[in-house]
Amino acid sequence: MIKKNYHHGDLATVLLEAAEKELSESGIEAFSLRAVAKRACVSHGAPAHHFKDIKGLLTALAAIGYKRFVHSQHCYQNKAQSDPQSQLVAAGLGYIDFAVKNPALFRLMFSSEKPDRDNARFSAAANAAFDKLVDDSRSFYGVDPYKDRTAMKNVMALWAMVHGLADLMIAGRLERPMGFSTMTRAERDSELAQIILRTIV
Amino acid sequence: MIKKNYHHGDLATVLLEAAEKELSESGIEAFSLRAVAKRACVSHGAPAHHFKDIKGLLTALAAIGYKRFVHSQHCYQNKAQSDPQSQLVAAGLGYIDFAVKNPALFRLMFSSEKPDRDNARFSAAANAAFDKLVDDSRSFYGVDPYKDRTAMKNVMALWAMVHGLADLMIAGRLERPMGFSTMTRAERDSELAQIILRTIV
DNA sequence: CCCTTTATCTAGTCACTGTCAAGATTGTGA
DNA sequence: TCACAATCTTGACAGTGACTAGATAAAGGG
Repeated sequence: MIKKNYHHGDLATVLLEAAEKELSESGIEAFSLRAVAKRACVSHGAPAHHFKDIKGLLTALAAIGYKRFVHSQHCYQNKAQSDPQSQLVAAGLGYIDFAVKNPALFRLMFSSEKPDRDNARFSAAANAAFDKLVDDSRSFYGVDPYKDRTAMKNVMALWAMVHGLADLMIAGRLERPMGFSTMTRAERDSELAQIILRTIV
Repeated sequence: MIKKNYHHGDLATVLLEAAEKELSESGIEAFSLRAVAKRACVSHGAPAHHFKDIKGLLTALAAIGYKRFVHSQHCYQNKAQSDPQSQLVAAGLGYIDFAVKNPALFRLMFSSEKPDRDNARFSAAANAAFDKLVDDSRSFYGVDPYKDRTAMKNVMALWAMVHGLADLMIAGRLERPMGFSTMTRAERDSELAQIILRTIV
């Protein structure tokens, strides 16, 4: 894209793309707004007009992350069998796959204090992700978790299991006991599915 | 403690205490070595002699965190019934309780890239925590996870479940669906135990 | 006991950071 | 055409981590 001076045209989008690359390469803890501006070929003051500050930019990026995250789960579900149990496991595998492919973005979304969780777009995207989990669970268990506390505990158990696997995977904690790096993705997914199934009753 | 100049006497310990307070109050992302030095009443260059750099200090602190972490699980187990299932659930509740009481330390231990995971003290402490989980699982399942892959998957499932609950709790994600903040600790632990039990077969 | 070495700190510097503000430039609308 | 708003550049400031020079104190050997 040819950069215009002073009226770039679509700097917000370019900054988000640059931010995603910066996040991917340096991680959330070494993320630098000035480095993002450099990647976008603008001055360090330019992002302020579009995102107010570094938290604003990361909040927007995290919201985008949630959309990608839900999309990853849909991709896995599209390839899985259509029975509710297979769909539930597939969503879990999509959850984990997203985390493994985007560890820094996953950290931004779930572990970082940088995003503004009161931000409308962020909370809409995060709630959509949670609602999907609830919908998938309703399909499997046949009970509405928003109305039945035991059903909600089942959702919590499933979410904790899948989130725990994702978090420990990207922290590198499952490598020594499970040896995932020596496996194909299909083999890894099969092992993970067996672990996830330990919580689906 | 009366501070001596130039030969403090026990500055390493004081810096670790100051670091824990700084971490607790500002979180891992806003953690500042200079702020730690101020709390310890020394110049910003003093920590370098004892901990080389900020990562060195945080690595030492994370190792201490793991010891407290294991201690928290033992405390819960000391109060629980002695059958293996109660002990396993109690260890899980101790895991979660530690995270809730020390969210920033928990993040440092599990999610941060700052600690040097090749550091001998760090990996010894982290491995001890993992070994405890494996030992508790062996007591319950009666099979050695280091020798039986299915048993190791049971450990992974249990760990993921408990770690997921802890991580989502400190991220504030379980509040809306579960309403833990309105409960006593005993009520919360009872609900969490029911969720953990969904994965213990 | 004195001197040298080592340990342990202070103080300063540098480059990088986020934020803020002043001002320059460009587009829009009346 | 002009005023205003949008959008950027530039500079400044305070704080940061890391590094270095040098000051201070303790230890050890002769």
